[in-house]
Amino acid sequence: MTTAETPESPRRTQADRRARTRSALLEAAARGLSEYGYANLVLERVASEAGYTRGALYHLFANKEDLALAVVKWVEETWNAEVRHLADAAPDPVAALIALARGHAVYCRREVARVMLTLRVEFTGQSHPVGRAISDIGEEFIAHCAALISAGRSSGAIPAGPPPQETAHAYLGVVEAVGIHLAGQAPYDTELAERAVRGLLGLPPADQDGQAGG
Amino acid sequence: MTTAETPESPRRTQADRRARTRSALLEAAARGLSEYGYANLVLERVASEAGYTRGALYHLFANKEDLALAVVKWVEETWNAEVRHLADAAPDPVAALIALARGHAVYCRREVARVMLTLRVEFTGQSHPVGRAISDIGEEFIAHCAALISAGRSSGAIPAGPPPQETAHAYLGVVEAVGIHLAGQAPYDTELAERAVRGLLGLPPADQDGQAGG
DNA sequence: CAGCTCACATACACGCATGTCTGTATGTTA
DNA sequence: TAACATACAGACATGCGTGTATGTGAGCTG
Repeated sequence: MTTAETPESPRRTQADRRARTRSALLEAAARGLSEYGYANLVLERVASEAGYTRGALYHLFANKEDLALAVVKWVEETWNAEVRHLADAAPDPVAALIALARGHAVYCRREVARVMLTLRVEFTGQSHPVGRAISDIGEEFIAHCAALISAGRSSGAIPAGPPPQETAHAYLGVVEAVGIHLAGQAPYDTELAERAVRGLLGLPPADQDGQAGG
Repeated sequence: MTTAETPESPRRTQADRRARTRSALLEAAARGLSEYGYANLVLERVASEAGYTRGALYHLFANKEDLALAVVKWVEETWNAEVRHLADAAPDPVAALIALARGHAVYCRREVARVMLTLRVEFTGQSHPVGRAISDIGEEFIAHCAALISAGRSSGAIPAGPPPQETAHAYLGVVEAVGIHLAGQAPYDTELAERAVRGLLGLPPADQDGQAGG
């Protein structure tokens, strides 16, 4: 079944070629989307940066919209793999919300993190399928955060404040903004993300060493 | 010189016609830019929503870029008129930074506030004149905020933290994000903006009544 | 009121990006 | 190895949006 794995050899099985090409195109598209947005994204440049032509792109993806949707899905999956589990592993809602903020700041050190913000800004208010996909992901994230905020308030760990839904909206905006504006400015990105989130939730500033649970 | 002011009459002086048409086009362009962004902005729609055709638009503005630059300038002027003086009137740096955050949240209740965010996201990383204009305004704002942060830290009103420049970057992002994500959700927009900013600066939560200087 | 200028509309030309179609080389199967 | 399927390149056709050039009516000036 399996042939010898010689990574640099062009002679591979077709399924492998297909997957490899798809990944290359997806990554180039993600970079392009985060840099230029959807409307300004030129498919010939995407294919070219991936080492192919538009022929390959249209062979792997139905059209520009399909490509963008695939990128969104890919980014969402990598985000879930790298960030979401941090919240699930946290012992309580406050720790989860702070871990999420810090984890997202770390995630934003890769440029592809800009994709979600770029596309959301571009498609907010439209009824475009890509905008819908982005919006759905955001709504799910907000619902998750709102539940964490409610739980934290019920247990007394988070003081009272604006409704959980509004607070969660602000939380998403703040976490994303800090991540984007300070992308790569370690360690200030995580530090400032935690600070902003603590303030949003009405929590007092952390100690100087500042590591939650440390 | 001055003729009788009959606002509903179409018979006006040419300079007045010109100014009136320019304002209408500018406002339509601002709405269009905040909704669709620059690349997706169709000039025929702009002119149409203002009650004119592209002929009028190209008579008043050199090209699409010139129109966008005029919109940016117009938004900046209204922002300075409505928000900036709040900071100048504040008695100390902390009050200025909080007043700026609350004032911007109020300003964001108008939809045109989205213009700056939309264009910054769209042009970040490009070398487009519109992007440069937006970037310049943002840099000036950040420098202003960084100075306020430094002053507040020197006087002991703001505790130590990440460098003023990075903190100011985060401040801009946070204030803008809260304003956009909670546009019109009064009174939570101003409340959450202040909370986020206090957290960013390392200040403890305000009291429940929370009105700075109230 | 005659001639000029301005505000604006309509019609045309061009470029650019998407999507499709056809051709070719590389894998796969009998 | 012959016949077929797949991965990809290149050329073509179309639509859409900007910018320009021309035309028309309303205001200004002698």
